[in-house]
Amino acid sequence: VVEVTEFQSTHNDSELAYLKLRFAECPIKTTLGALGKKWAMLILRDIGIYKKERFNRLLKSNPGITPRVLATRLKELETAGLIQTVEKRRSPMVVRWGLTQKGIDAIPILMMVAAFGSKYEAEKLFVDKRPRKLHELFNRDAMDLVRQFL
Amino acid sequence: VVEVTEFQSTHNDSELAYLKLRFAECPIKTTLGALGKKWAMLILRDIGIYKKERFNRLLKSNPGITPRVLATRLKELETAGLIQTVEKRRSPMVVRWGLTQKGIDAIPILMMVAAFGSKYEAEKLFVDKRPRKLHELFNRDAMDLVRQFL
DNA sequence: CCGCATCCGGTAAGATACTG
DNA sequence: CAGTATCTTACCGGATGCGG
Repeated sequence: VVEVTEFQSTHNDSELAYLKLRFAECPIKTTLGALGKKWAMLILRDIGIYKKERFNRLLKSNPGITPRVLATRLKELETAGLIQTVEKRRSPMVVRWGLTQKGIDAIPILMMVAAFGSKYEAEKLFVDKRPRKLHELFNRDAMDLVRQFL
Repeated sequence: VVEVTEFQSTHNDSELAYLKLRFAECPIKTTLGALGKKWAMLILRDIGIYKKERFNRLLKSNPGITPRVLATRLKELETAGLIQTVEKRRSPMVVRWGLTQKGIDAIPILMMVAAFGSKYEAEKLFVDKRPRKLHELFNRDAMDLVRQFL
């Protein structure tokens, strides 16, 4: 199935499913560094999709999260290059957060999570209990974000 | 508990980006219950993609994880309906884990994580430093899993 | 008010040894 | 081989406080 020699394979390729080749280093593990932590994807969702751009709005949007954890996650996501401060003022002190291009490109991950959820939690999510496809949930801009990866 | 039509919004829809409608309950948050925990997606990747189906192989595949945490995650993923034991013997004791249909449907989430990673970590992942598209990384079966959600 | 920092109790994760 | 038992450590959740 795989003839690509440029990728080191530590294992037998016959044991692979779905994957055409092996990575030198697993992109899933790498990506999950900042994004895999608790609340991180929800914060990204809030900033990117729900447009909750301010600290206290993010707090209210996620019942259970504490200011301490939120501040930590925001810094981690900023360090990972997924979000950035779009505005910073004082009196009144206002900090607005926005997605970077890299953060925007992470949206398809959230979309797939939503697609999966909409298949298996449809009775909770929709009154008619009918699972939705991605194009029913997200607009054209979002679908284009997905298509760039296909 | 909450009677919400699918288009009813607790917020201003003008504040939405990408999303066509609001959910009664956020599918991202719901889905991230079992899948969002530390190591969970990596375990799913190992079982579903790398075909590491046994306890000790999963242990070795994830440097840093302890048997205690692995056992916990396996039970959580099993309870969430994403994995199941495909075989269970004694003398010698052998347990093999496999994805359920629900677990297979979660693969596109991992694929999108990989796609994102392959765009932003290409220099680490590929010797020619060229980002790959999903169809270059995953085979037809995997692409079909994605397409069912589009 | 808003964006954090501090302190503290609880829970989840890490290290190691051990058992059916 | 596939997990437990036990102990330690790191992180999270909740309340409160403080500077701007």
